[in-house]
Amino acid sequence: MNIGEIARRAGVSRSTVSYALSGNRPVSEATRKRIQSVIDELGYRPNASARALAEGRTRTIGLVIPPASSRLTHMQLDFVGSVVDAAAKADLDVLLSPSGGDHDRSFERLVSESRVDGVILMEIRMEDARVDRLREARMPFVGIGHPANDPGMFWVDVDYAGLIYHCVRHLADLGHRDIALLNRSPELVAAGYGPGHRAREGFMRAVTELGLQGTELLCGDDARCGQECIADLLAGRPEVTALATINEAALPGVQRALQEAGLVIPRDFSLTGVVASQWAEDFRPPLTAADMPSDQMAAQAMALLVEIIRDPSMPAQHILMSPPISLRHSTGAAPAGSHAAIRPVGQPQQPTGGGLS
Amino acid sequence: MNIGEIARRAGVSRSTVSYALSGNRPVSEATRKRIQSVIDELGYRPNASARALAEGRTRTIGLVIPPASSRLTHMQLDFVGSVVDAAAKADLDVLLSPSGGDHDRSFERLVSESRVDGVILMEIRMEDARVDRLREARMPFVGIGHPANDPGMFWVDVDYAGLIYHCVRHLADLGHRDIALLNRSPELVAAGYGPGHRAREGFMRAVTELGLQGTELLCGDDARCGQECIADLLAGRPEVTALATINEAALPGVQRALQEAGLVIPRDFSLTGVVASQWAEDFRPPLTAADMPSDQMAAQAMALLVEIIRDPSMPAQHILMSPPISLRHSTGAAPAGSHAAIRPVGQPQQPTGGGLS
DNA sequence: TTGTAAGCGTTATCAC
DNA sequence: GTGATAACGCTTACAA
Repeated sequence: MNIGEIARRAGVSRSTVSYALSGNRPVSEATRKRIQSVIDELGYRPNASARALAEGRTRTIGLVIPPASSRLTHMQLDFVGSVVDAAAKADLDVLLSPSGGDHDRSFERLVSESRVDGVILMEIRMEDARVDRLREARMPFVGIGHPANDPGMFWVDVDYAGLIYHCVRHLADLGHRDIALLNRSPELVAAGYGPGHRAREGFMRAVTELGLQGTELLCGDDARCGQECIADLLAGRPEVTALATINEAALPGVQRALQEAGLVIPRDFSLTGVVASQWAEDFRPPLTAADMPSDQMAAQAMALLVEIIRDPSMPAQHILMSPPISLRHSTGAAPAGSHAAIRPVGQPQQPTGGGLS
Repeated sequence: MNIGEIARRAGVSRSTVSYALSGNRPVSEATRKRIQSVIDELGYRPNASARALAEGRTRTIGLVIPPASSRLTHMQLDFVGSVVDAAAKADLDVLLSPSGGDHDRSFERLVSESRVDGVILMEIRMEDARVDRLREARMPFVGIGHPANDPGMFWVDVDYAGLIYHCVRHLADLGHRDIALLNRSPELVAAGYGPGHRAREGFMRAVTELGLQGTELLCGDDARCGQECIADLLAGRPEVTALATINEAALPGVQRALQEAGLVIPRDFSLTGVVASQWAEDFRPPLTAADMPSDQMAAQAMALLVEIIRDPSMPAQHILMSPPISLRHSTGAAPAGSHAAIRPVGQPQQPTGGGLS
């Protein structure tokens, strides 16, 4: 069933049906009603491909996600959900493209077959070939994250550097002098993963400015790695009394390692960082942390993208978000001495009641 | 740039370019080469909308996911990733549609604007209006999960009933006589959520057949609820020595509650169920569980969908998967006596969900 | 082996 | 206020 069928049944021309639907030119109330009733009766909806072809736009946006092989973190998944919701609100559809490698067929279809009106590009690297590709294809896009230096690009990002800086500062205010940063994996950071680099940058700045002792841990994105990392840290640098992290997937492991060492949060050890709010709330005790504002980021990115699509000549905009650090219960005053002294030896299964609640 | 431009530059007709690209009729090697070089030079790709309009298919499939508001579980997210990967392998794109309510604009676009060639429908309810809508629209689709009774529908599902049955049986073999099922939330089960009902069914069957004492817990999908549920259970029914679950999101809370009660897994308490393998591996100790085969389910669903699209008259197929239960370290022989004796005195509370007998 | 031309279902520009 | 009709860019009979 097509627009011609509707036109015939309503006794009008195809263009009138089209106009009645789009409202792009006045149609008498009588015929509009008649057309509408035929449409309702037959359940007609215009064919999206034909419309896209004629209009020159698809009412669809592309969302480029990391490939599923590299398992997505909660933060990323929250974001995908938020984008889909934001798009739905704007009556836009979302085409998903997994892409990380460079010669990616799905990504190529997206940029060069006019399947979408614009793209949201997740997980931007400091140097990112996909950015060049999108620009070359004149495809409107907004990055989530930003490259090392690209003032002409639209992006939305979280101010990891500033946030981690503030986290460390908060810890220092509580008296901690020896602080660690639990970063993402060595591979990711080596590949130019922005948040990793910027967290490091904020950490180093804080450590330098405040005259602290700083240790950076590069840690894989899962509980096992987190546990190993922290076990190693406690063994090698028992003076450390606090940790800031951007590696939420490692958090369960962090918790276990601290617990097995008999350390109670926040009495013996403080923990903070940047994580999805769900993780912060689910942690035991709830985590003092900057909650990733996925919803807002998605909404902002979507709004930006819609603007660029409407006017591709717009000057670039960058949105650097600094969500407030929610004070929960995982940070506290530094213990009097290093806990190397007070740490019980060889008693791994002590139940921890879990701080202040 | 379009196919006409390529044709002109290569000195051939538009159809020849089309045929050279599709291979739908022989083209002399010489002209093929010439055309290809022009295409490479200009980076031409055919317009997807035009092609879809002419061919009558979009080379895109729809994936209907639960709305982001109801936060997706890891199992679901794994599955989304797997579907996208499976689709990419078949050179298909994936259009995402969040849908749970009934009058959903995004879902309506999917089914009635010919945006996609077929649909994968997640989280089927025992009675599901979307199934009727898809069928009415003659849209090929495969369900993940299956309604109460619908032999004509294509679906792929996990045999929750059988799997939970085997889990309980395994626990019984280890000597456990008083076993609980940690189900999903009361709301979800009340809404006719299939896995919840079928897990219950398998649980009841095992309990009845084996003459066990069974307790069902309906528990929200997060750590906090898990913790409360288990705390209540231990307080109200201290005889329970083992638990089977399909609620992976509650797992961290389960762990904490057991720990706070001073119970060691698997010495004092055994744990098993159906979860994403990632959770099973990340658990402490690693969980003996049936690992959700997301990749295989996605691949199977995609294969099925491709078949239906090719031949809509195909007789329905149902794939009920029974992944093996991976023996890890969370189940062990039942403790000699009830651990009621060694449990620290807690506040007396009723277990949520109530007993079965 | 190649070219011509008729669709595919819309939108939008003309007329009237 | 409404109706023809020409795009939009492609595929695919039908001819040659």
